[in-house]
Amino acid sequence: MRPVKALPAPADGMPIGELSRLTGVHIETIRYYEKIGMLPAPPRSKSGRRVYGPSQTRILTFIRRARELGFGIDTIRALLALAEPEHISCAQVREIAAAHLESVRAKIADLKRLEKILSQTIARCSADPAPACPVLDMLNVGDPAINQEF
Amino acid sequence: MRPVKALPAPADGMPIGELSRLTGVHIETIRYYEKIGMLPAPPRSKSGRRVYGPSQTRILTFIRRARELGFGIDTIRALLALAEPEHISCAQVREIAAAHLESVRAKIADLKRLEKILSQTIARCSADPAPACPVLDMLNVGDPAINQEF
DNA sequence: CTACATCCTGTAGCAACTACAGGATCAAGG
DNA sequence: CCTTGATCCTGTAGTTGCTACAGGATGTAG
Repeated sequence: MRPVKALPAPADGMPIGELSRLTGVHIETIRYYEKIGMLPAPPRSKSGRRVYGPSQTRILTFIRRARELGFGIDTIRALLALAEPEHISCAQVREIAAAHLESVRAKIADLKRLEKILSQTIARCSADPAPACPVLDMLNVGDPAINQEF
Repeated sequence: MRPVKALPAPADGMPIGELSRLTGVHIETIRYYEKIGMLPAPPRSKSGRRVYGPSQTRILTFIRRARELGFGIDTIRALLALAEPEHISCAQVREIAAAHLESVRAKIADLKRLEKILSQTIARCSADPAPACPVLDMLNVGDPAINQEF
């Protein structure tokens, strides 16, 4: 009988499929994360199969949540480093999140401009029974030659 | 003196660099569009260089505008086909644009949810001088184990 | 004639996966 | 013991819409 280990013991390891079901991350994606060094390589069974413990589950869930929030892989890498108990730095984490928030806001602004243009053009299309197509017109703005051809 | 032609005549051809400057599309991108069949392959000079006329300029400008509006390549292919004088179909064009508008709106909705979560979390971070990091907490929601470790 | 700009083809890389192909291994039933 | 089907393995190629070379062939100006 071995003495109790400091860490709760890896105990029962699960195969990749179970980790996948548990975290909602595709098997291929898990292997991909391992390959790019996002997820530490787990120990293997005698026959070479990956055996995961609870710590991988935690990390993977963290990654999945961060991805859902739109963080990029490299950013998540940074967050994971900052999340380690010994280097924990709320200020830096906040900075990263704030930068990401900025880029999300920029994307929203971009998309809103598109939305406006598209919706206005389409509205013109249903309202105005003009001979030309307003959508195609929009795409050909500034090119009178093409309208002559039609 | 020749009679006026229907099409303004290809006349003076320009090299790819000029087409690029004229349309604001990178040279590599122009060749890429040709390779994937978006832009018809132009005639070549004796030494094998591409020689472009005004019609390529029109098509390429159309593509660039559609890309700016967020249309995907395949969608633009469809639009180009529908824009041809002989197959012109405003109804179908409208349908495509409407579908695209829908997807733009869906993306905006998604991003707004993200924006809300991120901004609220970050606000909590500056307001609340809690021991734990709210951002990391958010990413670890539903996993009490990790908080014990910290 | 020699720079230097511009052009050519072809390949590889980006993000962040996804989808096989072609095997090996495992667990359960007969 | 053997077979069946699920699961796992590695490795490669595809996705989208380009961008960035490498390594060479022309074109143009002084």
